[in-house]
Amino acid sequence: MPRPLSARAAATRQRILDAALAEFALNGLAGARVDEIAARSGANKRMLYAHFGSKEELWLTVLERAYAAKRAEEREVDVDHLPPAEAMARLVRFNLRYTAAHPEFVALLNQENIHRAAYLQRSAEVPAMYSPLVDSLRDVMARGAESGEFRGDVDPMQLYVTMLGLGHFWVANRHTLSTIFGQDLGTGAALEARERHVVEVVLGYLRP
Amino acid sequence: MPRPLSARAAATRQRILDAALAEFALNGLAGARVDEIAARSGANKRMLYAHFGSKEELWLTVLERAYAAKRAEEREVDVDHLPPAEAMARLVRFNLRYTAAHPEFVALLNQENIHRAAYLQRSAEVPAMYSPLVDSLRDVMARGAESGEFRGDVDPMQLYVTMLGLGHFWVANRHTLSTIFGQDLGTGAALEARERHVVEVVLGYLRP
Amino acid sequence: MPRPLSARAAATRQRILDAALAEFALNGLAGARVDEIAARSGANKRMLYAHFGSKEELWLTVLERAYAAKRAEEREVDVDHLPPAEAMARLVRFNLRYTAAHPEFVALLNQENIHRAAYLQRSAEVPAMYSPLVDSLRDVMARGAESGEFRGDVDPMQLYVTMLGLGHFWVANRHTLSTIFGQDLGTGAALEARERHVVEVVLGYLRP
Amino acid sequence: MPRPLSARAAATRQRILDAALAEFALNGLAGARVDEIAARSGANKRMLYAHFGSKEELWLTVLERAYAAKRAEEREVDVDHLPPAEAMARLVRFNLRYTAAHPEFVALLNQENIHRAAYLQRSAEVPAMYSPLVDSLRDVMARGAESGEFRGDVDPMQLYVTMLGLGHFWVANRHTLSTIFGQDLGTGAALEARERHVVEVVLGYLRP
DNA sequence: TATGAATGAGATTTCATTCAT
DNA sequence: TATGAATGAAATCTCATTCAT
Repeated sequence: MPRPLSARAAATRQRILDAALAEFALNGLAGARVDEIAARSGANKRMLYAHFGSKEELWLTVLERAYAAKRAEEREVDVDHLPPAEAMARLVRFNLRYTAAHPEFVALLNQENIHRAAYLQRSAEVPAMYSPLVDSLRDVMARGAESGEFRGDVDPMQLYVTMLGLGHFWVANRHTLSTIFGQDLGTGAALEARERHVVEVVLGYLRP
Repeated sequence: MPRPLSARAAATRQRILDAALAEFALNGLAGARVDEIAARSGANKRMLYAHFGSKEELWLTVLERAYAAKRAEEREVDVDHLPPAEAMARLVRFNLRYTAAHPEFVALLNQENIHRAAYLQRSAEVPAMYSPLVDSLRDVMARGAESGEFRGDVDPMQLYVTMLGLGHFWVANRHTLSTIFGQDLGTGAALEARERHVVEVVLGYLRP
Repeated sequence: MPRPLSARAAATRQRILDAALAEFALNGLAGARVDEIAARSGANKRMLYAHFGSKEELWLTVLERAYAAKRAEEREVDVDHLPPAEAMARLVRFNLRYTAAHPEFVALLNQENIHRAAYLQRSAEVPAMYSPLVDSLRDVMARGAESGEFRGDVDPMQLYVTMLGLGHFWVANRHTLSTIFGQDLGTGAALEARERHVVEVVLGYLRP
Repeated sequence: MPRPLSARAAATRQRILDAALAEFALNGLAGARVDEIAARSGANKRMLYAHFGSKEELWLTVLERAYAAKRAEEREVDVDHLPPAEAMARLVRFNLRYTAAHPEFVALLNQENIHRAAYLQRSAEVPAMYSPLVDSLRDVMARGAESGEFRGDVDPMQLYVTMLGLGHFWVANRHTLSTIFGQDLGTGAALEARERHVVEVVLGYLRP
């Protein structure tokens, strides 16, 4: 446990992390420039190295923070009191919206997968940071199956991946898809259309 | 129209492209090393620049070829004679298997999206390279709707993106997912399980 | 307005400029080697790029400084109090001596003209850096014409170019001229002979 | 003495030389590209090397030809039958016009002087290729001195250099001078104005 | 003689990292 | 803690020249 930082140092650290998130999301790990991060953060390179040691450590820290931020928001999603279908719709919608609102998280994940999760595997935090969504999902599905509203043969992990994928792919590949289809998928209307579709897919699939 | 290359030049060009595909998929555009590509290809840097002009042009060419290769395989998929449900299952399976068999294509796409499709937009070829899968999908859905086997309110483009996403996300993020879930998603068994799931999702959703 | 450099940075910058002037004068823009400039300057290549951005920007800066240096010396030439003929002789002599003492300036000019003044045209400084010699020349000629010592039909700009050319050509082409004529024009005696001649040419011409 | 070339080979050689002259004049020795010369000439690089051995040998050949071409035109200038002043004016005009009409010759000279005449010194031909203008000049001056039209104290070599310089500097530096003075010295009118001036300077100086 | 492809040495430029203050 | 300057390794790219046909 490092000794607590002064408020000033903590602020510097935070600014560097914010700048790094933006730069990494924009250009990837290899493409990101340490100079640019330092400049954007208003700090300087020496500080960056004092706080994080290397570009790669900084990357890992940024990645951990991105996961933690998502987990924190997931924790706010409360569906226990809702009927199963509505609960499931809410989970699906949350995921799509979060993904659409945080394309930088998507970009980080894609980059990290290019590196075969090499940095994530070194993380002490992330693997322990179980996604609350998985529990919610499992619970909703159990309630739905019990009430007869949902089919009973669903693997929660597969459905979780599906739920993520339906939003993630659309967000992650919105630029190439926009180019191929010749229409802008970055608009609010496009997001709403996608939202309706993914909710229908999941609920349609879950019908018994 | 460039003049035709000699057999020797074409072979060199091909070797460079193959090496570049591997290196780009492994390390991304910024992370890829021109030296490494030249060494792998058995050619030398000078030839790489003679044929492609710059690392970025080479990237674009590799990307175009990857799209072309996928489109070529898609053209082989023949589902016209099959009943709609079976035809749809085959399309979904093809897509997952192709994606799983070509993680380098997934990696290229992810990288290209980091660059906001900047290179793809400069491509004269790719946007014109319409995916045969879209036509097949549209046709199968029409047949299914007519026969009453499928629901009739489906946007083919959304379903196409969904179909891609169900496989792509799983392949693209298999490293982070494996790390998070603590199980190896790269095995044949894992692929088969995913295959069963995605077919069920799509066919389940399409029930009227 | 760039912020002021530290004394250390300014010294490094100066050493690079000095080394660059020598290297550019010796080998031209294309022929100059960035490695050589860095080595001569005692700095390293990285600093060269930090200060100047590119070889071409460095060239432009060197060129601007060379013009500025000449203009600065010109400002020291004071002929207002001298009788016209003597004043004119002094201007002509100054110009020849400066040119002979600064063959590197001549070399830069020749190079820049090969590039059709492409860099000079991008300079904000140089075109605004009016030559004090032109004013001196104009003034002396007016005084001479008034007193009847000089003819009155002379275009000052043409005479200025003539004055420059009489020295510049001799210095710029001293190597080919030496080779053709089989005698060394680089000696002090040769310079003195040339000096007598050019003064005679200009004063001879100016007789009414 | 190399054996005579076939007509076809001689034509190829000629095309290469023409292309090289243009490229060298445009970009200097270091800046010229062998590829470009080969492409411009319609030949290919192998031919260039077969004929000339190296870029530097090609440079020397181009330089020798440029000198030879000037000497050939000088030989056509016939002033023996003209009165001295008119003869001198014609020599001066010829020189300015030739220089203005052949800026590529000026560019070659400047480049060669950057190399301290290193290539010219290796030439067997050029130093032996005495300029006919020098003889004409000497003769005209002698006639003028004898008749009392010209002063008698003029060093012909100095005057020769002066005559060359009055035109050469103006042509060689027309780009920087145009930039500095903010007017285009490349026009026909500018050339005529310069012509009047240089004739006046020389004849004015030569008055007894 | 002619040609397209290939090459190796070396050029310019970039970048993560460390030093000196 | 903070900062501007400096560095060396390595990246991309270029070019005169030679090879293979």
